[in-house]
This record gives sequence, structure tokens and C-alpha cells, in this order.
Amino acid sequence: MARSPVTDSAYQALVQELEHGVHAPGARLPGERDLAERLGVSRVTLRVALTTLEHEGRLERSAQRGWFVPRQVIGEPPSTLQSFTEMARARGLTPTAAVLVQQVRASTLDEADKLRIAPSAPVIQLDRLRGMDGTPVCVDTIAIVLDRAPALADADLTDRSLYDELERRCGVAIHRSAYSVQAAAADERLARLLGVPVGSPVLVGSEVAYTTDSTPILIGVNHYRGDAYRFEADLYRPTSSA
Amino acid sequence: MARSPVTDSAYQALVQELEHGVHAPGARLPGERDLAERLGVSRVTLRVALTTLEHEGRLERSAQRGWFVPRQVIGEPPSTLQSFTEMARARGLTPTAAVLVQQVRASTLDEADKLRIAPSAPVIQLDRLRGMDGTPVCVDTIAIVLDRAPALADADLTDRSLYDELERRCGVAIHRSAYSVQAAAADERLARLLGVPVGSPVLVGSEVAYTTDSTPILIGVNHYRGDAYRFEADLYRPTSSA
DNA sequence: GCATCACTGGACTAACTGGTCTTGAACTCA
DNA sequence: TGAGTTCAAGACCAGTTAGTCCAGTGATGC
Repeated sequence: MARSPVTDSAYQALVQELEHGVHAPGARLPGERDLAERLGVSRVTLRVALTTLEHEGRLERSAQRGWFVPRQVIGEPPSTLQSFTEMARARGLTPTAAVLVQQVRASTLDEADKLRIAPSAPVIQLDRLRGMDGTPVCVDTIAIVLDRAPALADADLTDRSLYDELERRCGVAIHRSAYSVQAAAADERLARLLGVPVGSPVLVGSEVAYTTDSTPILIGVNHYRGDAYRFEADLYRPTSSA
Repeated sequence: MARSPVTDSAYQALVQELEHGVHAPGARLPGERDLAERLGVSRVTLRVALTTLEHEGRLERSAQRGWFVPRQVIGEPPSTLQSFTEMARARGLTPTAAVLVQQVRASTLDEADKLRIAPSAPVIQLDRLRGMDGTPVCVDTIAIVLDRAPALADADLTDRSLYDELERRCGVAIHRSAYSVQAAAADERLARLLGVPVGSPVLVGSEVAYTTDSTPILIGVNHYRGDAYRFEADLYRPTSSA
């Protein structure tokens, strides 16, 4: 991969050292100046070789600190809020979304409370059947505060990511979601939509999503096929406190 | 807000912990020297990150005493890792735990992988039936790395909090847990233990728990009655910087 | 009430790091 | 010959580190 002969020899020498375990995983390499001298090349040349190794994932750079040998056990997946669409794409599947209901209606007392709006203030009701690669996986029931996302009232949300559209059309970015999940049995309607027997286990996720400034923007309930979805999160234990 | 990469990573790590409620409001953070070591940065760098957080009002400094989390937090309680015992007590119920199985055995390949130990290295297998106020609620199946908690091999864990005993007897504090939940149907054994019909929905939680230094210490699978448990978490959406 | 002592953040230094840029020597090739 | 490329050498910069020393805090024991 290295271009010129000198660069290549430096590259090869480094590969040698790495493969022979001269540098332990996680360890810092000697400074560029030392390395360059030891390999008999200039720093510029050395850096080309190092950069190549970085692109190959065999080294990691950290500015003002040094070059590090990657640990073979890489970090744990952070607990992040992933939209259905992102989740599907991360798995290499095609997300779909069929709109079942999309209308503006008055909010219920409970919704108004959670969304911090006036009771019966208008919300967009959005029910969708979500699928991956054509297989129905989830039924979403969402209520969005109309005032905070007016452009969504009559947008076509078929096969689209709600989070994306929220950001693109309304400039609203979701930052945090209070999520709770529960196991339940599929009722008749749900069973029909998801294509499972009545009484099958489903994972019911309830969410209240907030923007960066902690304004609640939507509440949603997701009914996932029990065998098609797993909810993942990192939980931190508080330090012993009062 | 932090400019340089290392400072920024320290800053982000601290924000993570704060948002996840690792440090309770009003609580003192670990000393700068400890924190710096845990985050893998120097004290000077750490202090830059801490100062940024102070300017943002997310931390308060007190010279010669330490760093404190401001009390005025208004938002919803963050999602924290709560042991079954803590959860029950928070609800004013009495937690119970009947030991079904407690033995040392060789780890499976999968377990060894997740726990970062040698395959067939010894683990403590611990199965318990958890209840609240006498009602069975959950069946726990846990594998603990024997080497990291030897005192637990023959401890009596009836009606006791595993997390507490881990800390008290082994000096091992759980700091983070990678949790995943899904819905399933109760098989015959589970149904009998939980006192529900076969096929009832159960919430299956799988956990890998880590200590402060990111060493995995145990993996556990919890089977909750679907109608008796709800899993709650706050999810954060990664800042759309990258 | 007092002295002690471990620990805390505060402040500062010297050395080192990679990032960037400039200059010039050595070489290749039309 | 002359243009273009490769590489070496060096200087400078801002970020980072390890270390030292200090003064204030708070718990302990007398």
C-alpha cells in the first residue's frame, strides 16, 4: 500500500514489529522522533507509514499524546437512542413504514401532562406498521405536539425515519428519550398486523422524547414482535450516595 | 465545547456519567487524581474538562474539598442500574430470594467470551427465585467469575442483594451493566416457578455487569413476569457532531 | 480543645507529543 | 538541461503529561 521505497521500508519495519508483538495492545509507541531515528527515515516519511497503518486499523493516533496499538477488545457499544430506521440500516436491512393513521386531534389529559401542553391542545396522531425487509416487526403509535412540529401534519412518512423528518422539516433534534419496556400478549389487532398468533409475546416500549432543551416533543408506544426485537441499554450504577 | 481531542473525550465521558446519574445530585465526585486515572488522562487535562463543566453549570467546585454535582436538578430521574433489592425497597416492598442452584462449574465458550476469561474457567452458577412481598416475580440465572468474587461461592444468598454482597464480601462494585431485554413466552419450568400459565409473556433481561475498571464480573439472565415488571431507561441520542 | 495527618483541589514547571510548515538536497525523467 | 518528485532536516506550535509544592479541609485521637 505504501508508495515509495523508503516509505515502504519504514512501513514494513513497523508491520514486523507489530506482528511480532513488540508493542503490547494498548501500549504507546515511542515518539515519532525516536521511531524515525531508529528506522533511519525522516519524520515526514515515518508519518506516511504511520498514517497508512492507521487507515488499516493497526494503529491509533492521539494528537499530542502518541501512537497506540489498538486493544483487541474494543469498546462496548454505548447505550444510544437509535431510531428504527438507523437500527435496521445498522443490520443491513431495509426499513419500511406503512402509515395506518395520520391525523391531527386533541390531546388526552395524560398526553398533555407528559408533553407539558394544555389539555386538548392539538397533536399529530401517527400510527405506523414498521417492517424490516418486508417483514412486519413493530406497530408504532405516536403523538407529536403539533405546535412543535407543524410541518409533520401532512408530510408523507411512508418508509421514512420520523427522527430524520423531524430534524429536516422542523429543525427539531431529539436528544433524550425516557423509555420503558414491558412484555405483554398480542391482542387480536396487533396479532393480525404483526402476523403472529393472538397471545404471542410482544415487547411494548413506551417513550417520551425530548429535544436538546428538555422540551418533550412526542410520546410513542411501540409494539414489537417478541421474537424480532431486543432492547439494549447501558445502565450505570450511581456512586454510593445519600 | 472542549476543543482538543483528549480534553474533549474526558469531557464527554464525564457528561455521560452525569447524564446517566452515576453521580447523585449533591454528591462529591471522586478525587481528581482518581478520576484522571480512570479516564486515562492527566490531571491537567481532566481539570480543563471539569472547568468546562463548571462553566456549564453541571458541576460545582469547592477548593480543597472536591467537585460536586449541583442539587438543583429539575429533570426526570436518570436511568440508573438498580438491583432487584433496591427496586423493591424503593417501592416499599420486601424483596425475597430463594436459592435454586448455587454451584461452581466451568464456563461455557459464550460466557468465557463475554466475561473475558479462559473458556471453562470456573464460574459460580447462581439461580434464584426473586419475589416481592412473597409473590414470585422473577427467576434469575447468574454466572459470576469465581476468581473475581471467590467469597461468593458458598455465601448464603437467600433474601440478600447480590450487588450488596459482592461489594461487602468481595470489594467488587458494579459500575455499569450492558442490559438487553426482550419478550418471550414462559416455558413449563418458568411458568411453574412464577405461577403463571405456560405461554404467558415474560420479560427476559440479559445483563453483563462491569466493575469500575471495565472488567466484566458477571452475566445474568432475568425472567420477569410480564405483568409484574417494567424496565425503564433514559436513552441519549449521540450528539450529531461526527 | 488541640495537634496530627491523610487527603483535597490549586498552581506551576519542564519535558515531551504529534501537527504543520519551510527549506534544501538528491534523485527521476522528459 | 530543467522540471518535478521524494525525502531529510529543522523549526515552531498547541496540547498533553508527570511531577512538585502549596494551603485548606476534615476526620481521628489525645
